[in-house]
Amino acid sequence: MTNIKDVAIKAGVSVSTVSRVMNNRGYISQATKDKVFNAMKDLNYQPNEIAKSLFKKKSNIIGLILPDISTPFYAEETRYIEEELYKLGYKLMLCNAYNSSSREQEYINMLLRNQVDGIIIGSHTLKIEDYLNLNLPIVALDRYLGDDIPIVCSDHIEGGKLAALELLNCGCTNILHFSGSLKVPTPSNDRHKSFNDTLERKNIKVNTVELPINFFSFLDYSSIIQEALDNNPDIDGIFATDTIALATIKELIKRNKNIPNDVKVVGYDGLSICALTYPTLTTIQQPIKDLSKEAVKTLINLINKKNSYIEKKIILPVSLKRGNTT
Amino acid sequence: MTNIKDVAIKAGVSVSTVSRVMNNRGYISQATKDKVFNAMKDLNYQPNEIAKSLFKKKSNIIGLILPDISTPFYAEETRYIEEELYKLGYKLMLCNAYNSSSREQEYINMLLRNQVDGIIIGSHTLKIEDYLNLNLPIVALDRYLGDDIPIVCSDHIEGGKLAALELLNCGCTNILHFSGSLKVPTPSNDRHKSFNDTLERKNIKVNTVELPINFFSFLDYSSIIQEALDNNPDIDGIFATDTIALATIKELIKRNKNIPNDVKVVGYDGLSICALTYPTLTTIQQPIKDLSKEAVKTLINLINKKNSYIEKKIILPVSLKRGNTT
DNA sequence: GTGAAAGCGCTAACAC
DNA sequence: GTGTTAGCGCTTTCAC
Repeated sequence: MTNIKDVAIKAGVSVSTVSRVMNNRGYISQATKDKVFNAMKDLNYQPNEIAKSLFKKKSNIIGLILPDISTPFYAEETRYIEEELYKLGYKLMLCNAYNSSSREQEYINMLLRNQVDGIIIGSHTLKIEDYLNLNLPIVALDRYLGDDIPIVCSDHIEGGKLAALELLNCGCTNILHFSGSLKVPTPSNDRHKSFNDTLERKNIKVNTVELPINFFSFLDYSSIIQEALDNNPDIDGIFATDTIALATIKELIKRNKNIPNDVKVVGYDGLSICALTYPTLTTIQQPIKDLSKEAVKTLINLINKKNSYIEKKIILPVSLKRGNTT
Repeated sequence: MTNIKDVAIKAGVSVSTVSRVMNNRGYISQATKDKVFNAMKDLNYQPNEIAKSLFKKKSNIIGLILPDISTPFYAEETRYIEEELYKLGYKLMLCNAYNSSSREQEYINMLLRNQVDGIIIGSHTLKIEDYLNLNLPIVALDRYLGDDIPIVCSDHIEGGKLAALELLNCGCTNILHFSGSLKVPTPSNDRHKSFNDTLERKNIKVNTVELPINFFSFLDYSSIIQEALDNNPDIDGIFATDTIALATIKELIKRNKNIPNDVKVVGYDGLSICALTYPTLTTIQQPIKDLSKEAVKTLINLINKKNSYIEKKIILPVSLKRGNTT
């Protein structure tokens, strides 16, 4: 690779002059500017960001740690995160931690060694102190990583309520609720509680089926859903995240249930793949793009320490997107 | 951040000794080893990979350029690529080029500036020469980037044939085929040709609808599918990539068509989200994990120039996964 | 306006 | 076995 010295020689100036021209610093005559730009073009010069990072102690790289990028929700989120980072001149280093704490710790160490300027985490397998001790700008996606780490999430409480009200309005009286693992403290627990509370206040029975912690492979869905439906043959309403909801609908149709006549289903997420499935899922739409944008914005503010005050809890509104399953 | 010098001082040795201990090079007494390891632990030292990269002229970073990570196929592929890279000690820098040539060129320049060791490309908006002139190890995912750039793809010819035979065996006589844009030369064109040829040899009529180049948003699907179905009211068989196939099934059901009785549908890809949809799609399964593994393996071989001979065309087998749409 | 030189944190000769 | 030193490709003081 050609370096700054090659450009300097070609242009007949010193390396510091080339650096100045590149970074548009100080006063340089138009004549030398032209010489330098021509040399750069002739040599097809690309400045070495590694050397720059070493000196500047800033890599402009952001680490993203997720449980599994291939899950539709994380895939969409990653898309928007990358897009926002790109606009701001940052690069994305992607890490799939698969909810393994050793894997997550290894990734964090790797990111530290690579001098990333900050990390966006949508995983939570370590202890709160471990995150704090990193001494690096961090933003959490829908996870509580301690009071000092900003969190970006949707309004789960409102979401749970909206879902409950939709099923109530449809006249459901025997409801099955697939909740995430309640062992890990995440904002979605608020959604589960809000959903159940809203229904119980109306004296509606809710059967909550708690899903295991590591539950990303769609192939694992079937047996758990089957068991839940076997145990609750008379349910007439279901609430679950979109992918679980879709898999449940599939199973219900196989069981000759008519949707929405026999059973109403409400999802949570608003995944774009819902545009491909029939019947169209009624779902609580998370603002995935805005969540991603806010996460990036908050992290970059943290890095720049631009705003003395950084919002620690960013909750974005959800909305009911009515389809044909209610 | 604490650096190698801090560790050296703390351990009472020179920086080169610390470096030797870290990299396990040369003979070092157990006593100094212990001193150094203790110092590293006490200071919670993480070696600076940026400095190492600068010296070694190797970043251990691989760039991945895709049209859109949020598309299920690319999301799955990315997952496996990251997994393989991680096992080999490489890191992944993710780029979404959105089929924009300016965007793709900017990403390539960015990756060059960041001294990536190689690039995996699943996009193709530049000229063949542009890729060759990069003078950097490159592997193409399902794109022809010139004779000298290895390509990894599934056996499209066999896939197209398998799909055609499946529809034939089901007795379809009026077939609608959604093909990707034929303006860009990609291996999937072979699939389209193979599909059509197989049917035409049996004197079966195929109506091919060519999709636009930039066609990733599921929201764009509907109007094109509607138009195709309006123009071909009597079709009894459909072939398309999984996502298009799913969206078409949705539209057919809306039109009160029974699947598979009235219309048979065969997909191409074998996406994991197919486990969530009903009826279960009959599809040609691409070996997504193996494709990803092969792409990584080939790229790393290219980087290490380990094998004097590097396979330039890696074609992996596909298989028919029969569901309930045929 | 431009150049010389130090230094970012590491590795690898080359000493001894 | 371990230390000294040059240098990877940049940026930035400090000269002039």
